[in-house]
Parts: sequence; structure tokens; C-alpha cells
Amino acid sequence: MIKAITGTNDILSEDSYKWRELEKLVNKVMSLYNYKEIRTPIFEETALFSRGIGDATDIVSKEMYSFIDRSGVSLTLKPEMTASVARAFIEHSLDKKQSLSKLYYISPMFRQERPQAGRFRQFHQFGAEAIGSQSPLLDAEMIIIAYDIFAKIGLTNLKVKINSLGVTESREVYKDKLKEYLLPHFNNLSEDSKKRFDTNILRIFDSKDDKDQSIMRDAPLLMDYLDNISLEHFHIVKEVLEKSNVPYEVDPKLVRGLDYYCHTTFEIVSGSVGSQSALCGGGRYDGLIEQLGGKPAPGVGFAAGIERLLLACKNENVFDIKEDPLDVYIILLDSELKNKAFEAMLELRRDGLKADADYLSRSIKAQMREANKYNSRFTLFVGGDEYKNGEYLLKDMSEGNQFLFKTSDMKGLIKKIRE
RNA sequence: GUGGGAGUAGCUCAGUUGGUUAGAGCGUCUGGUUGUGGCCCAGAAGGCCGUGGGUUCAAGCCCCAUCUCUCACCCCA
Repeated sequence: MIKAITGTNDILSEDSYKWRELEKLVNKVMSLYNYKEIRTPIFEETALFSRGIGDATDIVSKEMYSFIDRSGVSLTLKPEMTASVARAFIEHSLDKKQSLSKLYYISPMFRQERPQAGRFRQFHQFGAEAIGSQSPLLDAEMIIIAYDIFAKIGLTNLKVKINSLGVTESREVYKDKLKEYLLPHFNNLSEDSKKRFDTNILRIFDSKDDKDQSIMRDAPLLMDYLDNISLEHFHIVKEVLEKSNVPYEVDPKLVRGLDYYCHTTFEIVSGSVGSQSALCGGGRYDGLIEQLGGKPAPGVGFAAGIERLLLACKNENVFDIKEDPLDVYIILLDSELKNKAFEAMLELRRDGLKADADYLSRSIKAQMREANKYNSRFTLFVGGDEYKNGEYLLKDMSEGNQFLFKTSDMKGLIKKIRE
């Protein structure tokens, strides 16, 4: 039997309705904040991601779905969206069309990781990017958008964590200090952290190893090495969040994995999912556009994982929405009338009512059970004495009342259903 | 890439120290008289017990391999 690829999922109809509603909500909120949708290709040149995200990250070095196409070019299924949006921004000279580009997206992403709770190989993210301004108001806006969407969904077990990485220069100074501090402890670090010492030393703060944690407890903090401009930037972000009623905590150990981040970084984590608790993450990337060959332009953005979000919803018992019930289910009493019944049903549908009927020539009992399964508000009986008298019988399924309508009076029948 | 757990009906799971025709609940389908659902009742369909080897007179159960799912590490949304 052929099965779906490991780490990919079919979204069956019970769930796809929920996905659609979530997407509607995202579209709505993004439009309130005046972000415009951008759709980029599923695959890009591999070089875009190795330059944008950073060669040292695991995402680029071993988790990308890369392949050589027939013309010999290395292509990659997008593992994240920021690099793609940045590429499109440069390619279409969006900076010349307007001073600030506020963009959002909903899109599948691909990473060849080992699947676990809330993590898949094809997964979906929505997110936003604002390119063209250094304003800390935008950093805060990103956090607020994500927070607003999560709140509208009904999630409560959330924590907003923010931190500042400052500018590159002060961060490099700090990295040296950290190296200096860690060197005497090097042999006591976990194997993973020994590797991180060279590749991405800041991420040792994220280690779940107890020994690492105790070593890092006394490590110097980046916050203490930030220059005044970075501190001021961060201060404004915090101030805006407070005034916007977004509860947050500063986590000086929150460092993000992607190379392009600077200044503000943030995550919103949920206590309702497993170990993959970050529902969204993001930050500022003032150097990225230039690094990808564009004219320097500052940017900030975030991405949220849809599968994780829905997992959190399931565990918190929120956003449990069901598809609208059927308005009418047609019950065919005389099989000779099936064309007539189909016509009537079509008329209902074309008038905007959700209607369906039995296509398997089943018994009346079976048809009624089917109507009930779809939670149909009404059933319409076609046939029998009523039809001989030129009438249809309409039954209200919750009350049990029945009403007669002239077959010529579809308007009256429709009006009754709409009441 | 590393480690733990699990694969029996559409779903959730039972299957005793290996021993005849493999079970339940839910779901599905059909009925419970002439044209009416939900509740209830009855019946039916549906399984090469993940796959391939092995041990044995005998394997769903024991052994090996393999695949898949799952959780955690790594990494990250």
C-alpha cells in the first residue's frame, strides 16, 4: 500500500473546516493591521536559504529538501518564509514602490526533521514581515498581531518571551566574553554544546542538559553588553507592549537559531503542547536584505506554526468549531420523482441554501437517518399524496412540525427555511 | 542523526502460561410491516493480527530483521 510520506499529513474534511476558519481569521487580522498577502513559490534556489538563514544552522546543513533539477540547478523546498519574502522584495524593488512593505503569508514549509508532537516535515506557517523601517513600534506590532490572533482563537496558556540581541558589533564583543567565560568549563559541557561552542555559541543557553544549565547560570548576559541604541530600542518595544496589554517576560537567554536576527527576538510559547512549545517566533533582521544582495533595508517579522496552534487548541478545548449544518435534506418518497426532486434541490441550492439528497435509492428510514447525521435543519418530502395534490411536505427536524407548500411556491418554502 | 514506546476491524482497544472457526465498544449497513430521524432493540458486513524470515506438532502471542507510527534529544515555528 502506498502511504503518505513520513511527516506529512492528509487534512480530512473534519479538520479542513477548522483550517479554513483559522485562515479566515488570519486574513482578517492581517488586514486590520494593513498587511498585504504575498505568495511565493514552494521552491527556490538553494543558495537563497544558505545565504539567508546561515550555513551553520541545522536547517540549512542537514534538514532541507534539496534536489538538482534537470538543468543542473540546486533547488530547495522552502524551509521558512523570510528568505523568500526578502528575495521577492529585492527582485521586485518593493522599496521603490513604497517606503514600507507590510507583507503576510500563509504557506506550507518543508524540513526533513524527525517528526514529533507538533512537528512535521511538511508543515504550515502564517506570518508577517515589515521591511523598510527600523521603528521598534513594528517589533512590538509583530508580537501584538500574533498575540491578538492567539487570543481571538481562545488560547490562554500562553507566555510571551522577548529578548534583544542588539547590533552585530556589540554581539560579537559579547560572544568573545562568553567564550572567555566558557573556556575553563569546556570539558564539562555536553557533547552538543561543545559543538555549539563553535557553530552558535549563544544557543548553549537553550540547552536542556543540567550540567550545561548550571554552567550557564553564572554566564555573562548579552543584555549587559548592549549599546545604548539597542537598549533604547528594546525599551520602547517593552513600553509599547505594556501599553497594549500584552503580558510578556524578558528572557535574556532567548536566542534564536537563525543567523539573520538582531535587536528584538521573541517567542510565544504554549504550556498546552508537548516539547515543541513555541507557537510562533520572530525578530528583527536589519542586515538580511543587504546580505541577499539588495539595497540595505531593515526588517522585522514572525512566523507561527499552524499545526502547533491547532494542537494547542485541541488540548485547551478551544476553537472547536463545527461546519454549518445542512439546511435541507430531500426525502424521496417515489423513485419516479427523482428528477423532479433533484430540480427542487437545485433551486434551493441556487438560492443559497445548503441542500443534499440520497443518491443510493435507499429506504425512507435510511434517508431520514442520513438527514439526521448531517444535522439537517429541515427535510423536504417529495412524493406521495402531497405531490399528487401539487404540494411538498417540509419538516422542521428539531421541532418535528410539518408544513405543506404548493410545489409552485418555492419562494414561500425558502422563506420558511430561512426564518 | 540518537534514544524510549507501539503496530490486532473504519476508530479506540481486549486477547490469559504459544493450543480448534480472532473479540468488545463506537462507527457503517439493513431491519423493527403499509410514507418520517435522534433513543432503544435485532441482525449483517468488515481482519493474510504492519511486512519478511525463523523456532515449534502448533505462533496474534517467542526470536531476528525491516517498515511505519509515536514521544523525547538534536534543531526549530
